[in-house]
Amino acid sequence: MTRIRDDLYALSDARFPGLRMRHYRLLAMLPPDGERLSRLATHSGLTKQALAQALAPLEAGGYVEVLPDPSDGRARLVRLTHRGREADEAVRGRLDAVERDWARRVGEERYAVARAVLADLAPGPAGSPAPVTVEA
Amino acid sequence: MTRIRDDLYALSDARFPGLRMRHYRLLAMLPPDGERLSRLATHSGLTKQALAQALAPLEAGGYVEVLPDPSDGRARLVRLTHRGREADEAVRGRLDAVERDWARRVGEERYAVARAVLADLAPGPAGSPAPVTVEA
DNA sequence: GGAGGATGGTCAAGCCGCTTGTCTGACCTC
DNA sequence: GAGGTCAGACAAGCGGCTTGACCATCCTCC
Repeated sequence: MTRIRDDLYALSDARFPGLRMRHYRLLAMLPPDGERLSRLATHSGLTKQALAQALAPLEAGGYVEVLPDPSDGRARLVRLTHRGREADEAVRGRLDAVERDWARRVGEERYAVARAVLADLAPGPAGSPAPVTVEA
Repeated sequence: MTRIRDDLYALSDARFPGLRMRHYRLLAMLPPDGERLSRLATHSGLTKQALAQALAPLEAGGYVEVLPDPSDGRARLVRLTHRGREADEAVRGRLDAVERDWARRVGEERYAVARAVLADLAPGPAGSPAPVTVEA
């Protein structure tokens, strides 16, 4: 885990200064058309405040833009910028590389099983009941 | 994960008030004959200070006793008390139950594979190089 | 066409778990 | 002994989150 963080922080040092794990997670959650802060909050399991704090440096760094929601005067819409997409893609690339390394180390089939098991056991997007795929 | 924490915190509420994840982790690390704080620190990857802080409530609650090390006047030896052992065993019981549930949900064999893969990939006790068991 | 409540977001304060920095005292070597 | 190293303590601070109080907008329903 720390392995991953170190990897991603190297990316931050090289190309995306100041970005932390939570920022990358946040970028990865953003749908193409943007999303409301409070929906992001419930999806991520964080409070609106925590999210707003994480969002501030992303906006300041030009990774996301925050616009008023035309359909609701209270709401703010968070959307990836081009730079934000770059960061997200870079992260995904690194994560893929790490996973490929893991798979190589433990064997492709075994790794695939482990990954599937983890997916089965992982709770879905915050609050929803944990999926139960294999019962018998 | 949060599932585990909730489970353990219920244990805290019922029988071991004030104990947090880090305390249970710490109890689980203590060998029968006790261990030095600074060795615990290096093994756990935490600083001595962080460890000393986690230790304070454990000592206050009677889960561990801290004795002077007869072989070194600077060192302090941390050792489980009876109550500490009780807490540790209770935790292990809960963790086993959680794991049995997971295994039931995803299938025993698949779970066994996942567990082994994770063990292969997990870094050893802090700082040591990650073990590589299966190469081909 | 308000009144009252729900919802989206902000501001402020604080907690928890950890770190860095500085220090003291015991130990070890030469 | 003198110098350096090691075990641990004390103090301050930080990162990431929470809770609590608040304002503005929206929705509903009499």
